[in-house]
Amino acid sequence: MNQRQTVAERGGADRSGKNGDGAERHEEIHRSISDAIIEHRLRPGARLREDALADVFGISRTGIRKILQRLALEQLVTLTPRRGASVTRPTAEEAKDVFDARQMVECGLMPEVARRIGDDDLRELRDMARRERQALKSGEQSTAIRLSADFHTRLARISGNATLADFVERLCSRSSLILAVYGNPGHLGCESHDHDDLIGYLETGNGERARAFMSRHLKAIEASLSIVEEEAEAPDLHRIFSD
Amino acid sequence: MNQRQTVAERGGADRSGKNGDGAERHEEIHRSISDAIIEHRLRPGARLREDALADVFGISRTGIRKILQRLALEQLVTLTPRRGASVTRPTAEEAKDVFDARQMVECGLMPEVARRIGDDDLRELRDMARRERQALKSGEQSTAIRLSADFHTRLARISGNATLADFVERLCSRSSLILAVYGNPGHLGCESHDHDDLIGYLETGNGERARAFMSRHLKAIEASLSIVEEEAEAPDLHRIFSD
DNA sequence: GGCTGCCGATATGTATACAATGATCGTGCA
DNA sequence: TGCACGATCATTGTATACATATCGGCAGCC
Repeated sequence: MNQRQTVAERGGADRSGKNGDGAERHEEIHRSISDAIIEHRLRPGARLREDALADVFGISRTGIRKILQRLALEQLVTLTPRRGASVTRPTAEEAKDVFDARQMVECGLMPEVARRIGDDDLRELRDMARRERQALKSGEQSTAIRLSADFHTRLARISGNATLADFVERLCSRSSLILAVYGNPGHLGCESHDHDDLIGYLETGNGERARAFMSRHLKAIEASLSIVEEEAEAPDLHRIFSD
Repeated sequence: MNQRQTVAERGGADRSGKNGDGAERHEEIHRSISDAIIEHRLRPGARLREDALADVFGISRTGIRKILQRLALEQLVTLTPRRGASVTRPTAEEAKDVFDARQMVECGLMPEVARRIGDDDLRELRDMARRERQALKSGEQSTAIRLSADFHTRLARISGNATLADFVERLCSRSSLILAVYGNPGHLGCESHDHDDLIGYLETGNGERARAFMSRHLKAIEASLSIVEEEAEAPDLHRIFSD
């Protein structure tokens, strides 16, 4: 009894077959929006109207609201009462918190990752690093950014601790937002060869080296940002015109 | 308990008067349910029917669903498609992950906490520890459990890193669930004087001592559990009757 | 007598309708 | 001409109605 004839795939996008199971469809939409944010196709501050999204994805506002709420808990979108949803614009303080958290968790995970990493993992990580380099070379910044976040997340998952891996995943998503706001154009977060070097340390089982390298790696990303609190919200006119 | 039947009978007239802002009301309900779970008044596995909750809190199912979803993302309740919501029953693996995560984050936070702690914080922490001891002595287990989780959360928040503090808060909530499933009755997680000792180390600014003590403290809690995977969900009949 | 399959009851999933609120634009007055 | 006030509009918040899947019981059949 697998007939599911009542799912109307309106909106012209029949993606990945006809498996339009509600939950999976929602998952898919969540991922679509999430990816768009992480890849900077939706910039911080962009408004996300429920009607428009409902129209685009061919479901009703009810489902969209559910997804927006989830994105809000993941801190990718900000829900302002009566004003709707918009892509979160991280503050300088949040940026610092996120990178401090990454220092603690990602570095702390490295020894365990080095212990548990297997050949399959190494192969996959190398492939991801390769695709990232390739994307960078061909100027596909969006793809490179997402692959970089995917790389860090995948790494954390090798540790076997799902709770910490989920946390790292969210931190990486938020980092992507931070890059969008405070990053310098043309200078992407991760150096192109860093990830390859990291894989090398992990392959030889040198957890402490990997930890130290990850620490430098993250510090380098953070240092590449120009974090200046832009007071776009309420510009201090007095200060600006005080001369 | 109350005669809360159909508050919105006459439209918005009564709402403008009592300042019953929807968002705050939702927050309140979320907290009510959350507390009930953390305090073990709702045991793992308990079903949470939408209709019943809607009836109890006097709002419609729409609002309840929103809250249940949030609780699900916080991993306090489990949402099974078509089966509804129930209080999460953590697996042994999840329990291990949660305590490993707490080791990494809470211990890692101690030096910074020791650096930033102030007199107000110390006063408040002492008060919390005192109330916890008192609750334990008078047999109010529910209160003691919640106060213990509050203590750890409050501690993390002193670090100034909101992201990590939120994470710790969620880990503590989940720990409370873990205690409900794997804890031994009569032997609560935290020793009654541990928290006071910890405050002592923090007061003298000895971050490393505090970190080491926190590590022992968490290990002690974890050791007090009897983590045996009970396969009540889907007993493996083949394995059981294989002889 | 036990197992299987159907059927009603119950609860959830989804969409839509309506209400309320904040934003925008136009008009009137100083 | 500029500002303030008011009406309209756009958008979200909430509730309810309808569709659909699951669970428990009962009867019929092997």
